[in-house]
Amino acid sequence: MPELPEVETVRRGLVPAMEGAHFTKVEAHRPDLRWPLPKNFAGHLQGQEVVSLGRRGKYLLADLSSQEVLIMHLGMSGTFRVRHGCAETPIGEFHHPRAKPGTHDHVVFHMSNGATITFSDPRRFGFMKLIARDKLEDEPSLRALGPEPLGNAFDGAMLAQACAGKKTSLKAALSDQHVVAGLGNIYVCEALYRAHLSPKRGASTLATRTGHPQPRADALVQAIRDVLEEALRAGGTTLRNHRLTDGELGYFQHAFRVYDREGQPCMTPGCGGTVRRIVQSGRSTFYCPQCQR
DNA sequence: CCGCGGGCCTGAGAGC
DNA sequence: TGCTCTCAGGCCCGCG
Repeated sequence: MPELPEVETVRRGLVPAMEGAHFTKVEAHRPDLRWPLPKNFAGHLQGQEVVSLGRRGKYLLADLSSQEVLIMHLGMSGTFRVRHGCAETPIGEFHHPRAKPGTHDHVVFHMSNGATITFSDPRRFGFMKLIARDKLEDEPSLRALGPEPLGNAFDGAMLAQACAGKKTSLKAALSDQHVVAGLGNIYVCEALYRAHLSPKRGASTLATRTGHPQPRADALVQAIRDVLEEALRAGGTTLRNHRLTDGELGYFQHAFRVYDREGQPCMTPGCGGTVRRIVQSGRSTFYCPQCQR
């Protein structure tokens, strides 16, 4: 599932094909993804240059020469492929590697540097949206976004503050993009596991006393940073080795310590617990009741 | 205002 | 083998 490390890996894969190039032709094979595409989406993009390709949380943001921003979201199953000459590189083959090629290719960018970029998304939870750059702050999905978990501003005090007064579980709080931007179900489970904190713990219990050191929140922030950075390194390594071309996910999925390991022994040295699966807010949570408190 | 749960959407995999 | 059913989860929105 595309969470921050996957979206960032996709961004890095797209940069050489997009930055500094302009759209020579754009194909929209259907009028909508999750939502209707902007009116005259294809025609409007043609001729514009991608000045830079950034990311905020799970959103890709292409800064265009028209003073607009192309917002792209991968949803659950969105992937890009980049073709340059004969070689085609999948960038972020997350979920449906064996799906019939072509059937869910909804948007194709032809770039002035010769690259062809294809956006494929079987479940169409992803979307693309155009917005004026000076209106970016008004964009509801971006405006209220929490801090970047790998940014300098994100620390234990900030996380504890964001969780203070919340009535919900720590799992739900970390999944809330307003608390911290970019975590999804998998990395929330993994981070809580590494920090030895129970997903069922009340979010407000993260804080100890305001204005005092926050050991639990600090440990959680460190765990979040660690797991995201490891996943990012794995994504990069996989891309460099071109191991994605066999359609195998690679990335980080083989390094999960708790996600999707129901019934298997806890990997924490000396713990001896068994990984359990519970459902929170309609989503699977994997955790070790023994060492996560 | 906040938290929860339903809906969106398709493919994979289990079970009969 | 083929059908049906459940599950996967990011995000929005409606309800209480």
